[in-house]
Amino acid sequence: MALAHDYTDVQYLPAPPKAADTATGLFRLSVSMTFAKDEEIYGQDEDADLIYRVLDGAVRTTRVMADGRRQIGDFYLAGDIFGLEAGPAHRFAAEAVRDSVILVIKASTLRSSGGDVGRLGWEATRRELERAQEHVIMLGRKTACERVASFLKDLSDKSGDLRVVDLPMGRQDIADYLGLTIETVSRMLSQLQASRIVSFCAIRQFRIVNPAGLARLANQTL
Amino acid sequence: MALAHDYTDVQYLPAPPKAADTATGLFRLSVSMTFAKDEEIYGQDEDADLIYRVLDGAVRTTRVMADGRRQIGDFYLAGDIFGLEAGPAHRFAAEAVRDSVILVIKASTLRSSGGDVGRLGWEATRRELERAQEHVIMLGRKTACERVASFLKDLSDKSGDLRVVDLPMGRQDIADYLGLTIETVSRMLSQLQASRIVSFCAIRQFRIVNPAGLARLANQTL
DNA sequence: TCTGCGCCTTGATGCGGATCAAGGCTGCCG
DNA sequence: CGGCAGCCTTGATCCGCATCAAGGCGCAGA
Repeated sequence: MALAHDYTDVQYLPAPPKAADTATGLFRLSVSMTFAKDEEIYGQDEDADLIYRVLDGAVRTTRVMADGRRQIGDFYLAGDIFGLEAGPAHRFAAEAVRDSVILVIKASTLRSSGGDVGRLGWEATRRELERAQEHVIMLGRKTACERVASFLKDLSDKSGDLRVVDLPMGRQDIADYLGLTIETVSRMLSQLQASRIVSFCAIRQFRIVNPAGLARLANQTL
Repeated sequence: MALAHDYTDVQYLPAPPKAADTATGLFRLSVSMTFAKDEEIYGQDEDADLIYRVLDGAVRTTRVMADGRRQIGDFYLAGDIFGLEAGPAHRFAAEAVRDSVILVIKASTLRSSGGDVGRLGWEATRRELERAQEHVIMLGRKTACERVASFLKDLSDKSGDLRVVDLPMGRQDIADYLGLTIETVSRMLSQLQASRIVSFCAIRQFRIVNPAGLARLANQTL
């Protein structure tokens, strides 16, 4: 990550675009950076001195085993905070899923501040934990079909638009998030479309035709 | 959970036994409770007003799907803190793996206190997150053999004794933690013993014969 | 417009772990 | 000491997903 070459500004920024969460205040004094598709934002084992927020685009956190097996920890879309999934060093790398604009703040600023700001960091960490735990359920006990259905449902729950949902990531990323292969993901998507649960308008955009059916297949426990 | 029937004391307790962590201070004003094997400590969806610490025994957090599939979120041994894996309500239930003594503290006490104490809560949450993320890697991309090897290695890393390690939980609990069946866990344990990696002295106690071999099979990425 | 490449889909086959089934071991209680 | 119940192991078979293989589709650049 080259800190100097592409930062655009250091300033008091206006409130970020999708300010529907509690953490907006944390990012007032921050640097905005742009990353190209597949560019690394930080590496596995790198020092975790910074905390990040997606302004525009999408980010994935990944871990690669010695033999090349890859697991995606999570995806982050506009408004999401990432990078606090660590102790002193990052345990996952972070990469831009597509061209993205990211706000960056020093972690030490956040950690040292008491009261409200510190509590917001804790809240954000707790949300991360909840998502990781849902992910554990998914990978431990759900079938391929249930995983893909859960994934589409989660994505639609996050996106504001109730009609049409965008998939910012490719099939391989979905597979590596769900602990499946690209072929299985593709087959499940075809199957969901064939059974009139969802309908793909484009390769990375779908409508939910039967929300109740999707929820049933997703088999959420909470 | 019956708060009244089995608490033993409300007092300033002496430092807990294995005080090798930073969180000891949090539990000075706490209630000690005992739970029988398989007794519920708190339920899924229950309010998360309390935080817990294992004094003696072992605890599991579980989530059960509508059709009975069960996933164990994590195990907690003497000295471990649990119960902060939640927003307003618990997303997993907690149960005693065997007869256990648990210290309990009001979460609100912890959350409202600023400075050091609040930060310790955050640290504990972050450790939980790290463990959940390792669990995701395991369930998403490791084979049955790698999962069992990782499990035994983790347990031995946690236990002080380098020679002999106790398994506090039964095979079914291990299976539900690793996203496998009891039969597969049993087969992998037999296989590890046959290949002289570990050796079982009793059904729930083993020695690591070949630590390097175990580490290789575990395939840890960090 | 044509061509090539990246990404996706679909089909055929194989394998790892689930499921089904049958005992064995151990500890408890008569 | 014998019988029973819970837990664990082992074997046989099955199935869901991985792997291997072969195109299809769409976009970018000549």
